[in-house]
Amino acid sequence: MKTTEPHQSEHEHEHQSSSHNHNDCIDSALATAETLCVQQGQRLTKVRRRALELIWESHRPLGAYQLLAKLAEEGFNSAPPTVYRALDFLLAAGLIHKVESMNAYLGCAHADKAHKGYFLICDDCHNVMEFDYQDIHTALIAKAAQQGFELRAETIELTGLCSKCKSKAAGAIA
Amino acid sequence: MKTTEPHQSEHEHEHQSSSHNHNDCIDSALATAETLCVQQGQRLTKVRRRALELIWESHRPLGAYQLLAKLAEEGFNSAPPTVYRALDFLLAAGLIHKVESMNAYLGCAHADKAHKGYFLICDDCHNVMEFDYQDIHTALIAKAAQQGFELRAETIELTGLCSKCKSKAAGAIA
DNA sequence: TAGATTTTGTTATGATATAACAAGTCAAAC
DNA sequence: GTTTGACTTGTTATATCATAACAAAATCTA
Ligand SMILES: [Zn+2]
Ligand SMILES: [Zn+2]
Ligand SMILES: [Zn+2]
Ligand SMILES: [Zn+2]
Repeated sequence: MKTTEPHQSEHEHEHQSSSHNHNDCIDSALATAETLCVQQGQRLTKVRRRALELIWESHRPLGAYQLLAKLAEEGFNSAPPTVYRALDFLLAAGLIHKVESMNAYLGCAHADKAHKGYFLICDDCHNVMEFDYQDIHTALIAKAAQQGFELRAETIELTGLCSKCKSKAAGAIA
Repeated sequence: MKTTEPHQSEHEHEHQSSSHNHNDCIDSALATAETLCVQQGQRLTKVRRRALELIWESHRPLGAYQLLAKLAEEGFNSAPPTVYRALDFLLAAGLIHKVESMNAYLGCAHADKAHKGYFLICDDCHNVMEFDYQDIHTALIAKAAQQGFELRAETIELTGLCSKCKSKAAGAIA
């Protein structure tokens, strides 16, 4: 299997990795968001911008009500529509993804490139890694087409044990 | 792309197809369920059995509360734990799948064969087709392993337009 | 600035899922 | 055939996730 997908190596890390400055991720994501919104004539309002930041500041996918609580702490309105509107906006703009199997939301590091969100989710530490995999995408389109099915969206969420948690588990046994 | 997967052609149809007697599906699924439960020393109690039947009788994935309402009509207890316990049992036994992106439950026609549930979901008619695809499964395991990730479960839910709805749409335009 | 459009505030409700503990059922062991 | 223990179900309450509907405010356009 080749692994020459476009932005695969760019963000295939765990957010908690000690070897990366997560602030850089956030800054970069926010800058991209600003640019994209301007390009598309969309308004990245205060609450939308802050929601995006808060999602990025979390090292794990963030639930809507977790995000709402954080926004409320900062003086934003604390009713559910506030957060769901912000999430809807960010999802539509491709700035975040929803992880269906967790009912949680995750910043996308490649918002400027059209792509599907594929995820590796650790059952143990709940870290989520987004990966891109053009071969799978192509194969799925072809497979669907075989059934006369025209593919529009893909929910690909893989769960299991990440390498760190696997090591930890092995250590515990030994 | 080869399509020589084990049970792919066995149930890759829409439930509403006029060319198949859905009662046969239900009877077969229930018989398999009985057998599997006996083999595994599990008890397919009245409510569990009836829940499974009701899920199969629906031509689309059934929500937990829809199922609960049907069970209540038949004199079963009408509190949520009743239905969620039945669903948990059927999921654990591999007799049904949950479609995460719909929060709904679907009978599995291949409960006797270990497999992952991959789904094609029509945005228009909401029919769901389960498919199996060994090539994808193998590729995903390998891809995860590259990241040191040990794969345990896969949520693969593809949405789009089924062939029938595509035809309908084309007809409407012409 | 007037009018249109978009965004936000607010209240209420709908939809999905689980916690906790009591009571009932069943089958093996005695 | 009763006891015992495991499993299953009943019951009440609550947690969690998401949207409807309409009013008010902010922003944009002309
Ligand atoms: Zn992404
Ligand atoms: Zn982990
Ligand atoms: Zn299945
Ligand atoms: Zn359809």
